[in-house]
Amino acid sequence: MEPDRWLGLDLRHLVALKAIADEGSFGKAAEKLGYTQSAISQQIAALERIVGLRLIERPGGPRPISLTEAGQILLRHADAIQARLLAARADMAALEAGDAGRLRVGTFQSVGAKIIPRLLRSFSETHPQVEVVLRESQDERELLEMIERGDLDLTFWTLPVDPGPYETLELLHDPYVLVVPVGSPLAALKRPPTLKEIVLQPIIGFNHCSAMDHVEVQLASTGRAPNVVFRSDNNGTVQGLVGAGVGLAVSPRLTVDEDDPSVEIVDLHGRVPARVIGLVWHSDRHRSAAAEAFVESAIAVCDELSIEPAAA
Amino acid sequence: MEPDRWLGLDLRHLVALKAIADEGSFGKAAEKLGYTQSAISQQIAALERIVGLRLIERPGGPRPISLTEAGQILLRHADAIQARLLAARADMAALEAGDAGRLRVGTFQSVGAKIIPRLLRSFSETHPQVEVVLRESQDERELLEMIERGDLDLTFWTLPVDPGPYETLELLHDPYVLVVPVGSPLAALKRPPTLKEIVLQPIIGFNHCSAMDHVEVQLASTGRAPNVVFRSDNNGTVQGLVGAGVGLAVSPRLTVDEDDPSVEIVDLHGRVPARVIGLVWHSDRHRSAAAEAFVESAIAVCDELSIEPAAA
DNA sequence: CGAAGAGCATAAGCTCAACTACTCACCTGC
DNA sequence: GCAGGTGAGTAGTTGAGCTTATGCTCTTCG
Repeated sequence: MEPDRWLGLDLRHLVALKAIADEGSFGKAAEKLGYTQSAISQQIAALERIVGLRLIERPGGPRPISLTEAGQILLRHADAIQARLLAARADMAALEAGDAGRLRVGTFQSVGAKIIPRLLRSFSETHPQVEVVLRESQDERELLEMIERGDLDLTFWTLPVDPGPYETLELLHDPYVLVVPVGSPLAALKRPPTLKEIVLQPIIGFNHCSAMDHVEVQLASTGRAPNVVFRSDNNGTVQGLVGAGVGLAVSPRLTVDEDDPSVEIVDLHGRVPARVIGLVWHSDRHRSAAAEAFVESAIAVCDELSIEPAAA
Repeated sequence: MEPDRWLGLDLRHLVALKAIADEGSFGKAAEKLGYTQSAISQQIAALERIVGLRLIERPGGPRPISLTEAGQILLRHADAIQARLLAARADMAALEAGDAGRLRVGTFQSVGAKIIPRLLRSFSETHPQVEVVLRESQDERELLEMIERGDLDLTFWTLPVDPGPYETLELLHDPYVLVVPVGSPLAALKRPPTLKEIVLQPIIGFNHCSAMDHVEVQLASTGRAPNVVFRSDNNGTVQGLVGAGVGLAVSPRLTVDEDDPSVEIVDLHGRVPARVIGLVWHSDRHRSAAAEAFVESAIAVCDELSIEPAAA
C-alpha cells in the first residue's frame, strides 16, 4: 500500500462519477449533488489525474458524453464501495441508537401466519432483553430494498433470492396443498388430483406474490390457462371464498387454517414444487449477537414445523 | 443517499483507523503513515464526529488503546473498502498498461506438466492476439496473494480455496495413483492395494505442497506413520527415485509420466480422494474478455483430459 | 451561413479543512 | 516524586476545492 496518488482519492470523486453516469451530463450531475458544473468538471479532472486514465468521453459541443471502458469498470467498483459505506453507516446508526437489543425483521403475510407467532414466543422466552420489531410488507421486493438500505436487520423471503449483497439461509420447504370446499369431488379421490384436474376448476388466486405467480405458471404449463375468478392478498379471504364454494386454491401449507370446517385440505404430493422459506440478511453488515440468536431460534422453530405436518 | 456528514468521510480516515488498529498507538500509526501524532489524533476525532460514536478507547496515560465495538465493526468495513480500492487500482493499472491483450496466469508444478501445454496451444490458436504470461510458484499461498494484490489475473489452484475475495471454478478431479518400480509386488495384485499395504513401504514425498500433505494425512490415518525416505518438489525426481527402487509414491495422475519404463502406475480406485483442480480469480476485479476466453479454453481442455484417462 | 444555445474547460479568488509544531495533561513505573 | 511515553488542544500556515466568470467547441435553426 505505497502512498501514491490513490490516497488523494476522495469519496466525492466516486459519487460524482456515479452521478454523471446516472444523469448523463456534468451539469445535471452538479445540480443533483448541489455543486456547480465547474466543481464537477474539476472533480472528474482530479479523478482522471489520480487513476491516470480518461474516464469520460466528452465529444465536445452539445453531444452526449459517455463513460470509457475504464470509467465503466471504475464505476462498478465505486458502486460497491458506496454500498459498503451504506452498510457501515447502517451499522453505526444501529449502534448509535443503542440497538444492540433491537432487531428489525421483515416478513410477508404467508410466513407470518404460522412461523412468526411460534418463533416470537420461543425467541422472547430465551432472549427477553431483545426487542423485535416486525415489518410486514405486501411487496416482497421492498423487503430486500430495506435490507440493502440497512432499514431491516433480517427478513424472511422465499428463496432463491435475486442477486445482490445478501446472505441467505434455507429454513424449510413449504409444500403446496389444494384447498377445496367441503364435499368437493377432488377431495374424495384416493390419489392426489393432477394439475389438469385442478386447472379445470375456478381458482382463487393471490396478488403481489411471486411464490403464487409460480403456482399459476405451473398450472398454465398443463396447456390450459387457469381460470382465476378472484384474487386477494389476504389468506383468510381466499380461504373464505373457497369455503363459500367460489373456487379452489393452491396454497402453501403454512398459510392454510387446517381447523376451518368449511374447507378440506388435499395433499398434492409435490405435484407443485414446494416453496423454500428462508432468512436473508445483508452480507456486508455486522451480525449482532441478537441477530445470530434469532437465526438460531428460527432454525429450531422451523425444524419443529417441518416435522409436525409429516407426523400429522 | 442524503448528503449528510458521511460525505465528509475521507479515505485517509479509514486508513488511519486501520493503521492504529495494526500498530496499537496513535504515534506509531502516525509514523507509519508519515504524519505527526497530532494529525492522526485529529483524523480520528473527525472520524468519530462523522460516525457519531467513540471508535477507540483511550484509557489515558501509557496504557494501551483498544478499539470499541463500533471501531471493530467499522474497521471490517474499512478493510473491505480498501481491498476494493486495491482491486480498482489493479484494474486501472492493467488498462493503463494497455493490458487488454495480456493475461497473467499463476500455476504450480503439478498442474503445469499436463494441462498447461495443451491449454496454451489450444488457447493461442483461438486467441493469437492474447499474450499469456505464466508465473509458476512453489509456494501456493503466494499465488493467492498475487491474485489479491492484482499481480495475477487468474491462477490454478487445488480447491477448496481459503476464504477471501476469490471466485473459483472447478475444472477437473485428478485422482491419485500409486507409482511403483517395475516388478513391484503391489503392481501384481488383482485389486488396488490398500492404504495399509502402501504405508508399510518406503515413500517418496513432496515438499511445499498442500495437496501432497493431504495424501500423507490420509496414509497416517491408517494408524501407522508413513516412512518418508526422501522429499522433492520435482515430479521428475520423485519418479526417478521410484524407478531406482528407493521407494514408491502416491501422486496425482496428471503429474506422472506414464511412458516412463522404469515405473508402473497403479490405480487406487479412489482410496485417496481425488484432488480438485480449479481456477481462482479475484471476485472484485474486472474480468476481461481475454480472461473469460481463457477460462472457457481451460474448461474445454480439462474436459478432454478427464475423459481420456478413463478411456485409456 | 451566421447567430444562438448547450455543454465542458479553464482562470482567479476565496474559504475552510487539515497538517505541523509546540504545549499541556495524564498515567505508569522505577 | 520524577522521568518517559501517550493522547489532546491550540495557533499558524498551507493547499485543495468551491464559486463566479469567461472561453471554447460543436450543433441547430432561421
